[in-house]
Amino acid sequence: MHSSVPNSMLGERNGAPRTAIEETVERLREDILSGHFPPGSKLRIEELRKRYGGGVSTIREAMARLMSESLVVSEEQRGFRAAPMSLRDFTEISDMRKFLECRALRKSIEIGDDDWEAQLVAAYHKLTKVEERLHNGVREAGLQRSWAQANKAYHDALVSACGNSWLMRIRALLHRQSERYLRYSLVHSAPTRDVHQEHEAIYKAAMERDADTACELICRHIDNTVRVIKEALSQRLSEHDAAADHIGKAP
Amino acid sequence: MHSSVPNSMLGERNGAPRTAIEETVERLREDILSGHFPPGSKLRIEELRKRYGGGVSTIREAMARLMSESLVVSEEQRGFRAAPMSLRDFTEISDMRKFLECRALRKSIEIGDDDWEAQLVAAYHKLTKVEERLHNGVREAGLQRSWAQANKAYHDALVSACGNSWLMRIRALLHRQSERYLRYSLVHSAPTRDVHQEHEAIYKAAMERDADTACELICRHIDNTVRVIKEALSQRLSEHDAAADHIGKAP
DNA sequence: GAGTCAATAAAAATCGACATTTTTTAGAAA
DNA sequence: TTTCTAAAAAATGTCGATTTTTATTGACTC
Repeated sequence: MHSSVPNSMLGERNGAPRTAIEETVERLREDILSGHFPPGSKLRIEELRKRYGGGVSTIREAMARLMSESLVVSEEQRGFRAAPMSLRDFTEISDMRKFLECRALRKSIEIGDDDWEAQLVAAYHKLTKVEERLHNGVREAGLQRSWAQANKAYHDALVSACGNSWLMRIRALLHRQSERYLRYSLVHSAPTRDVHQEHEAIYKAAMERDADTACELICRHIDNTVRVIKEALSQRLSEHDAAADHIGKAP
Repeated sequence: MHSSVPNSMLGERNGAPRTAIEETVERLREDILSGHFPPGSKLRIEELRKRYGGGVSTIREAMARLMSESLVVSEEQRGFRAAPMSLRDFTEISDMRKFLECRALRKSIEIGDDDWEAQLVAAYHKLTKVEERLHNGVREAGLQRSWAQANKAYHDALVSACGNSWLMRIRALLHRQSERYLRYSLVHSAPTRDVHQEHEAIYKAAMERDADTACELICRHIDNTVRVIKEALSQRLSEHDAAADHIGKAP
């Protein structure tokens, strides 16, 4: 560590990374998600070392871990790159998400108990509060971030009773991928349409245990988001190279 | 490398690992899959270093990569372990597999072209040959391995036209997990029932583009395998501790 | 000018020493 | 005996020097 005070004396900083690797993973992930390292761009060890500090192996292991999230790809003896992006890839991700989200939601509605309902009520309430402020045009620092968080929590709560940890894990993986496209498209999706109405409808269907309606609604919900992102994305694409299938520059 | 001849001069040895990390990954993966390192057991760096050779970072990075396959898990500052196994986990994996396999098969049948059919015919033919020999009780070195390979190739061919690389990737991930349970259960599933008949039925339904039947059959196919494995697994479990939920020893 | 090859520069992969944290052991106090 | 504390041991995490591989440059041939 760089500090002279050992970590263990700082107490358990909630959620904060404890090892250099974890910290590097988080910073690098954010830098890829935010587009600081464009899709397909080379990730040189020395460059990252200067940026994040730490030794070679620390950087290397951080990248190995991000490979499991498919945010980093590697070619043998040829180093690492930020994972490429493409409209096709985004389509595939979204298809999978619709598919898995429906499955998980259906199961949750089927077997969810009072605990599940309680959690859902709470998450929906929080999301509503944030979306109200967004809708009223409140200018507040980090509101966008709060919304993203509340939105994720709400959708997680919806499916949290599905009873299959693999389903949850894979769902989370795809959500993160999707979020990358959202951020790359520069769309701040919340204000662009009345998302809250969609959330409300799904919430009601779930609480009424109407699985068919809930699935139908959530598919439409994802479709709507996808449409907005794709529009922004192909626009951003055409600024550079309309014919290009993949996104970003590969120096 | 240990050899004095650089790898590049050996030509592209097909599929052989080119870096020390890759080699370590493959050997460690095999050792976990085969049960040499039991589920939940500690993976000490020094021990692995003696077993596979190489430096600390090499071993470390290999483990980081196997974390992405969920064959290795880590706790911060507390090293690595072989991923735990449990009946519950196996159930979840199998549910997901049925679900995804159906989806992929349906799509393949829907949009698969002549190429797809040709590949499928070829894979089915190979599998048939191997299963004939198995059925006739031919004693041949590596026949079991050949069957596993042909079986995988056949199932891959079935869904190869599904048009979604994420679906294929996740399917492969779950297949590998499933294989771990198969091997741990010590079941050599091929001879235990007339698997070929099932393969034939699925093959015919797929070629006739009868998606509903094909999906129905493949679900039953997976169910049958799961039943056999679970039986053997709970038997093996009861040898140690009938009440245990998770499998293996955690020293 | 296109292509080949060798020398050089750049980058990636590998290694073991060192620092930090966790676990074990031993001894003292209750 | 049990419980707590402190020192010792073991294991993990971190680092930059060294080795190996790939990419680049430029002279040379056809």
